[in-house]
Amino acid sequence: MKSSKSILLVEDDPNFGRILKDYLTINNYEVTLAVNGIEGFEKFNRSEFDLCILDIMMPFKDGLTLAREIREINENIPLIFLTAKNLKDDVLKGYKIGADDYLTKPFDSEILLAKIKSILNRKPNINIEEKDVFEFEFGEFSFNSKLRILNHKMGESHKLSPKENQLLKMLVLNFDDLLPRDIALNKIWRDANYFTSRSMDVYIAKLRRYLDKDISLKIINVHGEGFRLMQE
Amino acid sequence: MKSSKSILLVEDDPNFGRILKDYLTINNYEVTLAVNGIEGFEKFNRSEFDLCILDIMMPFKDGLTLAREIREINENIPLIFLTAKNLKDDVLKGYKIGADDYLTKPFDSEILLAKIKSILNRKPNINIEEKDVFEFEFGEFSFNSKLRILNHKMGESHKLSPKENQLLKMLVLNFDDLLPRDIALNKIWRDANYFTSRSMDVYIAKLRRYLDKDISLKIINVHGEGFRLMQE
DNA sequence: CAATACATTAACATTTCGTTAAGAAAGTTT
DNA sequence: AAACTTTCTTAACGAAATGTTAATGTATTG
Repeated sequence: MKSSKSILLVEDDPNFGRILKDYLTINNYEVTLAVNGIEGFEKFNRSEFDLCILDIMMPFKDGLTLAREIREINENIPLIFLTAKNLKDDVLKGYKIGADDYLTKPFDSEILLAKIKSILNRKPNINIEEKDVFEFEFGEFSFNSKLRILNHKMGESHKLSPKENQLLKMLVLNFDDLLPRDIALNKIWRDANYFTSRSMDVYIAKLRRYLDKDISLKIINVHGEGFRLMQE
Repeated sequence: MKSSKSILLVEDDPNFGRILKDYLTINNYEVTLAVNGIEGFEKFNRSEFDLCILDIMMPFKDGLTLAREIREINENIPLIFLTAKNLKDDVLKGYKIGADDYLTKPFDSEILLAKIKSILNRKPNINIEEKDVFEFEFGEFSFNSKLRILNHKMGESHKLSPKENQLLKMLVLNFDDLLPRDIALNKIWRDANYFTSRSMDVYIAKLRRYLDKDISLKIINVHGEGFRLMQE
């Protein structure tokens, strides 16, 4: 069977982990088991997975922290959380990070299987494109979004914060075109509301100050819609 | 926030339905409530929704049956099921139909909200069809309705407000033909009455002033019918 | 000419944006 | 772990953009 999907399972209880791994393996998934967040992150980086199942309560590095790190690297990979109790706070935090689902232990393994199928079926993972593009040139700038460096030719280079970086990248990818507010907010802030919107404005202001050095570049607001990075 | 998403909520308990609808409305969703599967299916067909929340246990037509019918028409729209008890069988059936999630009543409304956000954020609903036309040329103008810019060749460009923009777009799409008042009002102002009609007149006046720069263009009134953008 | 529909201007209310600054949170260094 | 740095969020407030309504005048119709 070719298309067996690979799952990263991070679970500190060795007994339970083992059982769950076996169960998923029998059901034709390729499962990599890690026993804590640190090991989980290492294994995540060593190969490609289609889905991650993360226990939240773990020693050394908990599931939510691990999820944040994974999200920084891959913003699309589906995440399923396991919570020992129905801790509302954990659940909400999980969704904020971009969880696709969560399960309360003890849970029914058939239901987990159904969830996994449901999640993997709906994602054609259209992720092939933008993954590798991280060097840009525009106006008098060169911009490396992987190193988060904005370079002004014949000027200094600037280190960008993660949010500055993501926002600039989205603007550049839509150069001369509209970057809708909601889309940027949902991608970068993972939520679109009054406060994240205000926050985005602050970051637009910061980017404008950087881009000031090239007077031909402008970030234009389209009232009620979004922003547009343009030249002239 | 501008682009509020629309939700179809099908729930037979009128009390609970009302409360849930209000809660979602407060949180900036446009909610249509149906009290059973039959009504739900009718309403589903009458307009476009971004997401459906279906109670499973309902008289006349249960949520699972309704879900199957919805899936036949739209295989992408996210579905969330509400189950009175944690009926494993229902949950599994739900996932088989292509549910995105399910919730066991009673549930925490904040968690429902988090789920909704998570589901709506992760895919901009791959509506590949109907690629919107947003660039137009007429007279001495070029007009981009996405960036809301009206450009006079060898003149300045003008930023248009959303209403100016929508109205001009409708006129241009009916170039040289009648744009009936009611149609424009219902589409742009979502209501046709004395006041919206006055408001539309104000906007017609604004557009006339912009189009003044090309003397060959005219917006003429067809008394009692509507307006017509024409040349000569 | 009376009734209705349209045009224009201006005042007002509301929403959205730009910016500064304070301080909370996270990450580093010592 | 204390001190420092960077990043991010939140508040506040003025400015700008947008939309509605009123008032008043003009055009069209029968």
